[in-house]
Amino acid sequence: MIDPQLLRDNPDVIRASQLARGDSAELVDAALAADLNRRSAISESESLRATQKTLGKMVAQASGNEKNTLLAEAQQLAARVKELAQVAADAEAEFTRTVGGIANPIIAGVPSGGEDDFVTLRQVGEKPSFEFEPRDHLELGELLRAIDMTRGAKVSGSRFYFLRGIGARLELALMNMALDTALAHGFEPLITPTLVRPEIMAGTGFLGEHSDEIYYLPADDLYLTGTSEVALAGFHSDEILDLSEGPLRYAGWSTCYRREAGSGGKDTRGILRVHQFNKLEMFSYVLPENAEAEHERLVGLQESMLQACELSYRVIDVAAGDLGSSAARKFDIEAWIPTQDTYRELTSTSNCTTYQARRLDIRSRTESGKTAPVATLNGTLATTRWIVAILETHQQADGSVVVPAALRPYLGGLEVMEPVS
RNA sequence: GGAGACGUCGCAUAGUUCGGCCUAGUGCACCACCCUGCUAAGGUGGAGAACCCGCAAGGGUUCCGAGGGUUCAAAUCCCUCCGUCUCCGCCA
Repeated sequence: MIDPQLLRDNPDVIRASQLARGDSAELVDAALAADLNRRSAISESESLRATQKTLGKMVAQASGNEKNTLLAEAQQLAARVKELAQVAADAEAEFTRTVGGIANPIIAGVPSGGEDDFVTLRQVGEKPSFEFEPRDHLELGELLRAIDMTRGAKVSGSRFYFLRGIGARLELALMNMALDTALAHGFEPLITPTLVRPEIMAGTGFLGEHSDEIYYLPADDLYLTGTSEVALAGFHSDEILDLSEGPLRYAGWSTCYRREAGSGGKDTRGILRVHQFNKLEMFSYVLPENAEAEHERLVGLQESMLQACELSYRVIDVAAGDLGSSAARKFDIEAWIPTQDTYRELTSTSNCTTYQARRLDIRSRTESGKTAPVATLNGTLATTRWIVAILETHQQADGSVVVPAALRPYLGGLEVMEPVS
């Protein structure tokens, strides 16, 4: 949810943000009207309620005829109080609905426009070149006996797979390296639930337009999460945090589930786009004034991981229209995928400012002793998809793949992954 | 899955019998000040969250796990849900 105070004091900022995102600016005026309506309805309802309480006390003390008269009066008043309470509740609901439709105001500097309007901030690492025809990750994965799509489909359907042998080990190595990186930078590891209640799913903003991306278990009224961000954000919901010692930082490991409902026949080959994968996710709770610095920090950690994997990548500043409603700014890191001749997203980090925290009611104490919403940020540190980039980038003519030096300690010192004959 | 008990303002509790004097009491912890020649003890006061009105001072409303209901009036009565604990059953 956006800051209602900002809405009242500076609606133009929100209008401009809505336009940059390609969203409705009229919604801002509707929200302002709903806010006025809500406040007058609340005042009216509450003052009548105060009258009712006073009258109730008089009833309790009176007796005889006097009591009967007062009772009759009180009965009439009760009906009216009920009506006004309903009006106020409706006005509140309408305000929440309207304001809830407004996305987080973007941070100055975020490019306007849609998916293709991103700005490339930097490009790092040489794109690999080969003196042979490079194999794609699936072909390599099969040679190494690391990926088995056929059996994945047999057991679970399309977009499911087995990681086996060195594939399974490589994934665990990657996750462990990421975890050590996070640990070294003050993140507390967390293994999170992957089934969550509807309130938490809605609170983190994943039940909006993209709800058909999410697996749902009707028998239990639970959702399977597409990222541990959901549980990590819900972790401190309804709490007042003490951030005086610095931010709270968590590294959440979980399996992630996505229906990929809208992606049609896109990326059907291999493990680039699958229904189930593993991810190590960073999540920070910080004071709002520190959010942008924390965002840079998260990107920095992501870059150090990509560099440790010796991948060629670019960092992009995602355009306003492609942000999702909670993010005020988002940086994606895309790695070069040789056989696709393009960059593909390996990490994403969002600064949600106070938007998500306001919805989940996560606050901290200000110097004056009041409470105020904190800022939340999240970012990927490793996923199964990284295997695609690692295999393709470090492949050799015979189908073997060189293990990046930083990963070797996590694979018992293994230097090269060899094809299995 | 079955049976039972329970959920009160940081923690611990009183209050629920029989609805109104609960504006939710008390202890501990906490903060400020006072007193005291010892890191003890004592005294006085303060202190929760959200929203609304107001420049402010201040005022009002809501919150006793959550949501409904009954009633002039609900921590208290009724219903649903959530959670915790105990026992039984089942099971990695």
